[in-house]
Amino acid sequence: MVRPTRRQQIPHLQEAIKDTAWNQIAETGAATLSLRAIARELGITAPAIYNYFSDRDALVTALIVDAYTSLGESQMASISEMSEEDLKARFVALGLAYREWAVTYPQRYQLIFGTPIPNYVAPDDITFPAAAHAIVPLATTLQALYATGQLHPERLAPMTPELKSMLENWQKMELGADLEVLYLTMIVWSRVHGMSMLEIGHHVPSVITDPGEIFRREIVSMLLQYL
Amino acid sequence: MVRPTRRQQIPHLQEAIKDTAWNQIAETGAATLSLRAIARELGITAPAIYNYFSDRDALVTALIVDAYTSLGESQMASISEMSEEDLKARFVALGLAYREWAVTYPQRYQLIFGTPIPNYVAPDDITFPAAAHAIVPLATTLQALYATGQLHPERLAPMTPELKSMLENWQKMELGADLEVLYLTMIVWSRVHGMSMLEIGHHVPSVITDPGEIFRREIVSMLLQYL
DNA sequence: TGTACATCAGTGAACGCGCGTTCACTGATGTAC
DNA sequence: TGTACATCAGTGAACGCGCGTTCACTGATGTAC
Repeated sequence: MVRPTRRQQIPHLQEAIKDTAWNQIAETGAATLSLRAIARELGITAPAIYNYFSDRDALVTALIVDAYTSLGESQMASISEMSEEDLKARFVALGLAYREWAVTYPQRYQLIFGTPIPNYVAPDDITFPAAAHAIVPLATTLQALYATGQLHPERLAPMTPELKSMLENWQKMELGADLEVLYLTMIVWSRVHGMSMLEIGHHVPSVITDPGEIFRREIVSMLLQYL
Repeated sequence: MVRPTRRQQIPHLQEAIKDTAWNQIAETGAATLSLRAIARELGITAPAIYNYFSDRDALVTALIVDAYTSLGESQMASISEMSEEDLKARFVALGLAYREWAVTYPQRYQLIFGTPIPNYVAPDDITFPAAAHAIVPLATTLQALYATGQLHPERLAPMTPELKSMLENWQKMELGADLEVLYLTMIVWSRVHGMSMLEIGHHVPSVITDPGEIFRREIVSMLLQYL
């Protein structure tokens, strides 16, 4: 017989724990994330957290999954109200939304793509699907561009046999994707990632007061080059 | 009167401390770097370290400077024996050497460009010159390409007034550099950084057994696009 | 309506641990005469 | 060559701290009759 959940002094404590965790990550980084500090801030005792997460690592994993999901949702949202025809506009929107998310939630971006947390190993079987989810909108848009003849991969240098064979292996997992599309997904992602990462890591010279300006040109430059 | 340094049970203890620190960073990441653990591994007591570094932060700063210096030196070394005429070859060599260094010393790369260490603030006045040093070889090569008419910035979309004004501010600090060169330095760096970062963070799909293959094409693609 | 009982979210004490940093010290080494 | 002395790299004990996790518990809540 299933019994309902009972008395909770703080409603939605599970969510409150995660929110507090994000606050702490924003302040001093994920490496110092501490159950005791979270409990302190929530006005509960540390062992209470164990009713919601089996241990510290479980909490971290939940945060990582949430972060990937949030990024994926922001990607979807950025194109959800756009015409399905105007694929180039979708491409641009996805790029801008990606940076926007990274800049808005630098701690989440760092948690996902930054230096791994000491003594924490992300369980790939949970983490991987979530990560894939975040990149899918870009990949599908590129695939659609390819299908409608708007992609010009012939402008790429010819693929070496090694590259081709690696991409073919990848293709077996992503059925229906073309080699050129897989390749470009990787390239576009890495460029978008590179600029975003430099920006949130404060490695862009401070005279560049609006790195978004450079980012937007980089997106346009990809349009010019391949689309 | 200057007295010579005296008895040291371990010769070059300062270097030994840094080496041990790097080993520990390689194992569990910079966030858990511990003076006591370093001392333990060296067979000395923790307070002995204070004879060489004023505190933990000073050690971290030294490591960061060393890392930038090492990256800068590897950049210089990659072109030191090349003809000064063949600037395109230099450009390619710099790109390849950059990734090579990042892949060889992922911990150092993460220390410099990854998530900041909790409770540590890098002193910009020490860190900044070291960082600049690492990028200078690329910037000078691009400037030389520009000076010899081998750069084609006209292929870029026209600059917005905002971008132009930011780059002009930057130009005041880097005397003799052209706007287009500053811009391209930033772009090239971010692309090279993006791919390297994804690779050492294990975010490239594992079917891509040799990410270097993609990296090399990305370098060539820049040659095709701008040179 | 009232009472006995089961549930289980949160408590508080305790565990063993490692950390950075301080401080007075020791004892091997080199120097001065 | 021998002795008294200054140096100072490294020691060992101690400080106060915060951490994750365990465990037996308590007491408010809901359920069964």
